[in-house]
Amino acid sequence: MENSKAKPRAQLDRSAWVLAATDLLAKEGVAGLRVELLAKHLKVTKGSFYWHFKDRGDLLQSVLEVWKEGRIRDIVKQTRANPGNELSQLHHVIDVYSASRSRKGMMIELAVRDWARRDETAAAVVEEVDTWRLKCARELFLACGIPMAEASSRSMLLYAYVFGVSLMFCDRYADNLSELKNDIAGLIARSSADTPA
Amino acid sequence: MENSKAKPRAQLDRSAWVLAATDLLAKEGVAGLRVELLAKHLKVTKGSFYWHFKDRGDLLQSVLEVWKEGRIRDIVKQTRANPGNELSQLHHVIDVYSASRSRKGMMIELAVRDWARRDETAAAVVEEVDTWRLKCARELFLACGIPMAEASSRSMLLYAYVFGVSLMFCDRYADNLSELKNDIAGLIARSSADTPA
DNA sequence: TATGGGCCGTACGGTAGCGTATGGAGGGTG
DNA sequence: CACCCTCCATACGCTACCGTACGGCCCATA
Repeated sequence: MENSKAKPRAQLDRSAWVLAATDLLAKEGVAGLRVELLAKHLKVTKGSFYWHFKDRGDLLQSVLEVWKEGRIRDIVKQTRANPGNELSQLHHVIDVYSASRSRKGMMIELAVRDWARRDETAAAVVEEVDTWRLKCARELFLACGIPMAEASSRSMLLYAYVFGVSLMFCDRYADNLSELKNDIAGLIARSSADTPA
Repeated sequence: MENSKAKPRAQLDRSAWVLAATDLLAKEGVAGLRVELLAKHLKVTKGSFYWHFKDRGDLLQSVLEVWKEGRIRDIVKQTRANPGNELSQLHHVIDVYSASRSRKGMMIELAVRDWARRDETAAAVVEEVDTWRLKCARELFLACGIPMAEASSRSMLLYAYVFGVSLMFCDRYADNLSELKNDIAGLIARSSADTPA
């Protein structure tokens, strides 16, 4: 009988807090992810926060957990290829993870990785996510006929490039940025048997 | 008579503060670079700090400036090659900038880059340093006979890889890490005319 | 010895953030 | 209506940090 509309008194739950916290994390980094500031963003006071969370660490842990699940789900989705399409799927992955495509997602990524440099819990999460990503990418390379060792090398190069390029300000150097990125994608994904053009 | 040794009362100057600040920056990031904490590391109080610096921003700006000068000096040194040695010099650059070689230097690098994501002053410094680096690397590629566009792409790939790999925890994945890094260096530096083996 | 300046310690006010305690509004249930 | 449970506001103490005011020590020099 309860009205099927959204409750007028939209109460906050854990996931709403985690969502907003992830946003703030992207903007300010872990150090800037403060309880009272976050509460102000959500138009409530921290009295609400400490109802849903034990303390700040509790929130941070939830943020990590949610991020991890999302990233793992995303990578298996992005690397699912029909047989024969593996190479174009690789280019798709490089393109999708290129910074300009999903700026917010990359900001979160970088914030988490910086966080992980000083926090073991975050480091473990990043490691787990990377393991999945490297595995998925490697299998695409293998499906392209590239031998195991080179598939591993290229997978590592792929992700290192993607993260690295997002902390350079490459949009200020080249005018033909998309062309340059295409060339780089070719360097990463192209089989050594291919000819450049 | 007392001395002729180093002054027992070693007074601090700006450069000593900047040096210690850079250390702390590497460990804790900009957000963790606090004057009172820094003073404690130097076994003095902040009374000393505010004699040498106007405020915290003054210190941060000096840290950036010193870092910039050092990085620019370093890159021109590392990329100076005798004619004919350009390819091995490229491998040298990749090797030197690989994270494991100078861990502390890379920690500073990453801290500054994370800082630059939220601070325009730091961003300008990073951009200037990157411009030098890309220029120097590009010239090495050009000297190897690689055409301009590809030299630019490979330079960008080189630095993106170097920074990116340092924020992955790759030492936890591969047992033969040095071999994998060698392979990647080959992918970056190898002319497309070369054959893998 | 007296004096002045370079360098640092101490003490203070002010802000921001964490976590706790407690009260209160509002809806569901007997 | 009385009661309770959920969710949030308010108020508080505590700590860390910033920047300033001021006083004192040490050393050079006249």
